[in-house]
Amino acid sequence: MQTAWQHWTYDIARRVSATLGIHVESSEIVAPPDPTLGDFAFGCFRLAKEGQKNPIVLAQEIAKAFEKQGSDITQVTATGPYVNFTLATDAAIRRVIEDVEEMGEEYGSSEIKSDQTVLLEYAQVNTHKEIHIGHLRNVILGVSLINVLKHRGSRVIAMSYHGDVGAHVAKCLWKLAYSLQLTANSITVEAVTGLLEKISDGDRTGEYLGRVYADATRALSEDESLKDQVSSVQQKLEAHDPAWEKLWQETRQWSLDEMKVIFYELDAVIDRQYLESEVYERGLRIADDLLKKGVAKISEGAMVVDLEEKKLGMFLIRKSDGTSLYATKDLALAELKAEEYPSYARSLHLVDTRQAFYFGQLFETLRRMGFDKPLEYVGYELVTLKDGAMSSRKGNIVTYADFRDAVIDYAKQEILSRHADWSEQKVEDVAWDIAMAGIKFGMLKQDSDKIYTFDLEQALSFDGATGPYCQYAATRLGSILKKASQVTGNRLQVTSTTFDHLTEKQLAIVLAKFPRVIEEAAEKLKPSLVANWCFETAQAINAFYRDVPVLESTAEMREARLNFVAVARQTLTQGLSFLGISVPEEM
RNA sequence: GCAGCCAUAGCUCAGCUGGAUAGAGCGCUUCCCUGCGAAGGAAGAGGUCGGACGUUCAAAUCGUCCUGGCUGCACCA
Repeated sequence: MQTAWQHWTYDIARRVSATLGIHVESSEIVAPPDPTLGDFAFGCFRLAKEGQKNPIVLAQEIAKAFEKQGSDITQVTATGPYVNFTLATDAAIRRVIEDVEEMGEEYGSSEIKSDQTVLLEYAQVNTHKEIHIGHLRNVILGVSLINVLKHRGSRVIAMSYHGDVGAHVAKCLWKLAYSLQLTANSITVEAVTGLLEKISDGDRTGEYLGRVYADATRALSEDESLKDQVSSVQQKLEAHDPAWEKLWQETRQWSLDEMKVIFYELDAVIDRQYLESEVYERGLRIADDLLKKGVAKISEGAMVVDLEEKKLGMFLIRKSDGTSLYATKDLALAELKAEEYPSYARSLHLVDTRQAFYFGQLFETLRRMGFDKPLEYVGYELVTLKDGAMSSRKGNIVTYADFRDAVIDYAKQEILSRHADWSEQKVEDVAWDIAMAGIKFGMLKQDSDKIYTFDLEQALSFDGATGPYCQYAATRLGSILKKASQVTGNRLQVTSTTFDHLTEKQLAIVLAKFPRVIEEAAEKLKPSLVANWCFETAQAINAFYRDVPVLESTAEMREARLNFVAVARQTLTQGLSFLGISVPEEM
């Protein structure tokens, strides 16, 4: 069906076209800079140029000839080269209420259910490492992209990919074992059992393994000769040595368990979890095959693909010690995905921009392999700290768990300061919702091609353009509805009364923009557009709350406005849900 | 050196398929709770849209060049 926004812009475009007999597109109908000018505007520049006329005169002619009869337009004025159109308040609000009530959860979804399968790879968190706020941005972005794309009618397969093998794992396990004088060759299954028993339950986490990895990196940078030891550990691992395999599997499980919990916390749905260990052998075969076919060659003992002619440099696909690396596995992963989801229409890779060049190399190499399925790289900028980038070497990594706990603690304090009578459980639950809103909105409101500089103090603010601000606006509307139903208990209906308040019309117009915003967010893969719409809507709701009495108005007006309040609350709640934010009953 | 991204108010950012006086939030200065919840609202100060040139009736927006910052560019992922 045609939404209110579409109706208005198409209708105005058609009626403007009728005045002069010249075609005007609905996309040429825009919003004026100031609502006092009108609700829609048409600039006459193009027509003026084509007809060799003065745009100011043209605007006056259009305004005079415009037929309002039968439209929602109540006023047409020419202001300079623009024709401004004002919507009738009552008609505008009714149309929006009808849309939302009729479409419900489908409001803003695509009319055409495309049914295309979209693969989205995100949450590439490695095992044997801590999960930090850099990963957090990736997961939060991924979740909102999944929500938005699904709403627009795609069948989204959410996939995660985890580096559970490779150099970083070898370094970590090497450090773990060598601290007990266990070497690549001397280690036994029994020794591994003994080693694992020495590690306390509290240390059986990715975070602990991350610290071990950092220690290993430090040791290696101080003593180059240790590199050979790590290399032999990696070779043992790739050869499935029983002792190393046991140590690997056991420690890997700690990481996987931890991830499962965190993904659950963040509402990160994962339909298919890929592990590098599933694909690296296939990757090695692909590398050999590429060498045989002459696509790859040997350079300095390693296997490379020469992409110089595409200005993509040399692409390393197998290390000189024969072991695999990131690229080896990614080649195989692309093939595996295509096997498992043969009819996919798009394959998105949500990875930070530092890897943009690498993905260019990867995709080009896949093409040379004869891989002809579509591939898309979706970049986003990194998360950094005020005093520079996070790195295990500097030891300044802000983990997700620490950050989350800090925000939850702060949310609890805020709740207790205004609801001393709440049960402990209620405080816990609401603090969770508010903290997640703060974290997610904070990361989503700014465009993903902007570096996110993490600032705890700023992240702990719940004032202004924040998730809790948006929740609060929805909660206040909920509070009105709750009070109303205690009195009447009736189902809300549109009555014959007339909406007449300018502030409520402005809220209606913001709500009418929702479908367009979701569409654009899906097209451009920009969840920030949804976040900014939510904030704009919350602001309009707060203005409505300030200016328009609901419970205190006349009986018929009250019923009608309650209806509108329900619609506004539902739409904002839905927008927030795309960001992974839920709205508590009270806060 | 080559490539990518970024540059808008003190700070963090919207706006960018060209159009009407450049918008928010934070911070700052004043106000507003016996009022549908003050996690709110009102008012104010604060800007050569990094610089130059170009395209155009019209440039924060497009193009070229420059400057500054960040990030990549073979055995990390």
